[in-house]
Amino acid sequence: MTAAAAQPRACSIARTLEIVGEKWALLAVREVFLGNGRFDEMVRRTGAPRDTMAARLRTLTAAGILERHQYSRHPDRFEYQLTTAGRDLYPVIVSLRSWGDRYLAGPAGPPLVLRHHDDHPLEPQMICAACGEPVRAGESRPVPAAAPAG
Amino acid sequence: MTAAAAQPRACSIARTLEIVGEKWALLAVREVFLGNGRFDEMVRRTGAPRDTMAARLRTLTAAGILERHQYSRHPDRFEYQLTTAGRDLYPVIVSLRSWGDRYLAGPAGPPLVLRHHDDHPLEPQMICAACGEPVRAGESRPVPAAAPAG
DNA sequence: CAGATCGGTTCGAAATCTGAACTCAGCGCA
DNA sequence: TGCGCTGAGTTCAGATTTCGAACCGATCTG
Repeated sequence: MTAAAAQPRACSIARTLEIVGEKWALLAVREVFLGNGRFDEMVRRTGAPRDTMAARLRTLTAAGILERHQYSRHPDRFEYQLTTAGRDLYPVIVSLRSWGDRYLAGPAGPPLVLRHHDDHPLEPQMICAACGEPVRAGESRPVPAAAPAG
Repeated sequence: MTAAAAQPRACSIARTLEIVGEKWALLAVREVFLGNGRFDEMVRRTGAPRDTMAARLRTLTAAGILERHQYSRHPDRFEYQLTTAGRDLYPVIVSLRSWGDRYLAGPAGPPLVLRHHDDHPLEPQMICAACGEPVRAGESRPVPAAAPAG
């Protein structure tokens, strides 16, 4: 054995991506944020295959990001809602949108603008709540949290 | 035609996810943020198939997120670096990590902590630069940017 | 020369994704 | 009574991707 086998990092990013690291998963979450929790609507608005959407909704529900609520009995109808964990994905969605607005919007500008408090366009910025400064790449250093017991 | 065909939204999130909406793509970007721009190292640290990593690095480079630099001639060796667009993905990475730290960390806590300015643990928070308030789900309303000319 | 490093490519098998069709239940309506 | 519609999926065959492992070519290292 040549010691070359530094296995993949234990990493919160990797873990998170196991759940939402797939286009349709995050687009499903986007739809729920936009107020569409119905299966058919989500399929239409995202363009995902129904099959895939159904599978994603299952994993998102299992992961505790969405909840399935019955809003009609008899014709049994369901609607997906965000859990607290799901709502906490908002920064992910917002930062993805923000990046796309900046780098992928055509000459026409971003297709959608978020109005914050019905007052002004949202200008998302990430800061460090501890010191108040904007978070910039290169100003944080990764530190292993705890010495592995092995 | 039954008017039921509201096609998928034109959406910055969707566009962004076309590029980085895949586990290995974002893990590759994570590695570069952590200072590893070498192919082999990225493969080892992420666990991605070499094949897939090579493909992702190509798309990320084509998308202008990474740049491929030759750091050694003769044994031709390359290294990937972040472009400005790539560095601007930092909030995405940080918010994914933050979410995972909160919801997927075991009893041992998050496996990695980011020290901000070598001084305190990073506490990422998203605010609206326009009004200074924290960005919360439900406080922004989507508004179509411009009336489609069609 | 034998290995190791580095940055990939190539391969076949396995998993996944896709689109289209199908299901089941009730509702509107003529 | 039958016809089509909506909603929420499921089922299926076929295309695409992914995976894992092996291979390649170049170059230093002993």
